Amino acid sequence: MSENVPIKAVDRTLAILQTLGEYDTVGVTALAEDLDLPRSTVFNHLKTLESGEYVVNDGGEYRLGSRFLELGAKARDFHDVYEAARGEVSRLAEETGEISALLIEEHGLGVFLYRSEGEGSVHIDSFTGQRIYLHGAALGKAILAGLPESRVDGIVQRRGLPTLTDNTVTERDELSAELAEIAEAGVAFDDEERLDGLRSVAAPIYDGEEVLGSVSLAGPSSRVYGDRFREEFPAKVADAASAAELNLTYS
Amino acid sequence: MSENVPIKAVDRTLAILQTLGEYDTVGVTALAEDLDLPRSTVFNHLKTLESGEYVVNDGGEYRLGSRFLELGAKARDFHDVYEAARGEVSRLAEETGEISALLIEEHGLGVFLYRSEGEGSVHIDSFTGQRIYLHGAALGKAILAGLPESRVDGIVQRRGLPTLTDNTVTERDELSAELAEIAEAGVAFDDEERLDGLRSVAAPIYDGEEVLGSVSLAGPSSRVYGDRFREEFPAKVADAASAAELNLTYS
DNA sequence: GAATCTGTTTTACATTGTGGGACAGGGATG
DNA sequence: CATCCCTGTCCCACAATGTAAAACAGATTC
Repeated sequence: MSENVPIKAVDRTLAILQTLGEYDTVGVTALAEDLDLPRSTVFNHLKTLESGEYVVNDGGEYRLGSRFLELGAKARDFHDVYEAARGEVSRLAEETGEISALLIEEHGLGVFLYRSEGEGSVHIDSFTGQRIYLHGAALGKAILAGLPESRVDGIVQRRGLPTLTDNTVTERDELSAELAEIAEAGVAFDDEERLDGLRSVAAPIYDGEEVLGSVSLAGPSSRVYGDRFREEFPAKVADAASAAELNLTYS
Repeated sequence: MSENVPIKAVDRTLAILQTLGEYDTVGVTALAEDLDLPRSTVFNHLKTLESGEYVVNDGGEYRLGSRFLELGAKARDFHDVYEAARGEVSRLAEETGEISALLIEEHGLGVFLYRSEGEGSVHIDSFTGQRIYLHGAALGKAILAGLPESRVDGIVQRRGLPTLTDNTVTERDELSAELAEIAEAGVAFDDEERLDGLRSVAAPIYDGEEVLGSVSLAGPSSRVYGDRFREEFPAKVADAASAAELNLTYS
């Protein structure tokens, strides 16, 4: 990579935006301290972002502007699988009373494109746009299982296989073996591998040979066990994935 | 404003992001031509954005990354009115079979925070995050009616009162008169003022003395007329707004 | 197989982002 | 009521850095 990339000023603006997102609203001084940058520098960036209407100045304090909603919607709409699967995800959540979600891969991580919580489902602090490790969730493994070995290697190399819970798969060999099983079965399981107490089942959504994403059904281990975990949920997510695939071809 | 704001490099990155959003995926050359910038400059910006994982490189072509989903969700979550009103908006759409939406004000424009389409509703090409003129819609006028005169002046001065359809209110006096009516009635109307063939009714959502946003109900003039337009819809949006206000205080 | 696209790399110069420091105003403190 | 110490904002000089022309390599086209 040449000398003048990344562009320092742009990198800083991105860092400022990210940090800004961690606050509700925040002043220049606090933001500058958090980022370990001079106040005047942060100020110049904020004023630039404000003039572009990407940031809002609320009486001296700053916050993210809703222009990012627009960019986010466009980023999401690029993925046809969103429109194709959204309805199925909502239906799964409603039918089971648990949590259902849609994940895609990007930059070697999983990104939630959509989530739906059924009535009485546990509340998990995750949200649209959240990024997770692929190896640590049924959703992620379902996607990995559909990628060529070389891409899986690249992702593992880039992101590693960090431990998330006691059950997380952290060995490359073990992961490969599991991905092979998943590819055959068409369903992936997650037994408290990402979050303690949470089990989930996921199925990949294909467009021909290519995995576009995956759908899941997740709930607390106290409610998800036995046949419900091993039979009912797999059948339901597989159905939902098939329905989404059908929607994809007719649109 | 001092000489070194806006920061040119940041401004360019913002322009690149915006233009990027207008394409599905796009190459460096096309993007550079669209923006009238040298290819190498655009390239440097794209590579910087890519290294920050805000942009995705799909085999030479680029597109917006889903990190903006995350920023967008955070920008939206800042507005408590979103959580408070979302359910009501969905309910309105479901009950009437028409379109319902939630709008807030930002930088003198209206921003859709949420939208819901009932079964059989007309499909309008608008989306979460879309920005509209406040004077040209029931939603916007409902908000304007709740702002102090000085702020309305500021907004009109900044954004003007451009003509959107033959019915758009484009005179400052006329707008003032209508805002006064709206403030009294608690409901705003839009009779094909923003889009031909579309009528809508909106009510403001207050937190004490302050307007936080507005909810609307909209449909084609062929279905929205007479008592439905003048009685039923106003009653429904007012109810929804009240319910949202209640949700705000108990959360 | 030549021509012409593409994304990418290189390079050198002038522009411009940077950051220390100063300023005005508001709140808190005494 | 005066002092102090915050805050966001502004100024400015200099070195760093973003810029853009031109060259490059690989596809695609003709």
